[in-house]
Amino acid sequence: MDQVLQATSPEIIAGFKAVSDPLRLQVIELLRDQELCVCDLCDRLNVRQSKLSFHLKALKDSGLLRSRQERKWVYYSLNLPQFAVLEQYLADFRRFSPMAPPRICPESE
Amino acid sequence: MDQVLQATSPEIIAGFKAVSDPLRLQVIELLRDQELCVCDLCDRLNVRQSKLSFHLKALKDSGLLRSRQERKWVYYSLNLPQFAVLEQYLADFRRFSPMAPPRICPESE
DNA sequence: TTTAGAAATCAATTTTTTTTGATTTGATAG
DNA sequence: CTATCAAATCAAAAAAAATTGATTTCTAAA
Repeated sequence: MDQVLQATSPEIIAGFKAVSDPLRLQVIELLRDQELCVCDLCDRLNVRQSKLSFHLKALKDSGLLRSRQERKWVYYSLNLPQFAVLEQYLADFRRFSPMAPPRICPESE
Repeated sequence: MDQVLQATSPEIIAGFKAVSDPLRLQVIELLRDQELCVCDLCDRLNVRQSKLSFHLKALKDSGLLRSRQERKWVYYSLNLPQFAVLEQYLADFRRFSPMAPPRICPESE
């Protein structure tokens, strides 16, 4: 009886965290037009491979990116449906908002 | 010449970070129906006042919440237009995505 | 096989964020 | 004024996330 409200899915939480980082947003920007392999992303963003790998993992775990291996390379691309999931989650805060009159705190003295 | 892409607005970054935390999401859930003062939120979420204050500040700085003072209390409420801003930002990743054929890494040997 | 390149993983460190308890500020009432 | 209550702020501690450099894994070629 501590958790009052329903918990939000870990994937959604991870998704919002993923897009709250400038480098991860840059990755998403680059992948908007085409899929790219890790070494391409490294070159274009000028970051170390292990650092990028860390952030790609976060993005993939959140469902925002997908990856596929081809020969020696792993290509990452946007998983657009998951973007729609996050949008919908935010949209639901706006819908169904009756916005009742303010709750008035009782005089305590 | 290190920053390749345009920077995303700090408010948008802060907004996504704000909704990547379970407690802050619970605050937003509670405010969906009506505005509430800090002490009400403390009671309902069963968290200390200074902790809540910290998170309310994050939410307010991101533009997702607004506050107004009335007598001794500060009432917080959703700032719905900012939710739309975040939605739109995500939506833009889906629009304008021609998704070109995969970039092929050249044989290096 | 051996070798080499691409990417993931790992341990250690650094940095950032969050929590906590105490204090301060600000409004109101006596 | 002084006291009281709500909320913000602050410094210190704790916890979580990010960076780094090295190592490992995996694929493919010689």
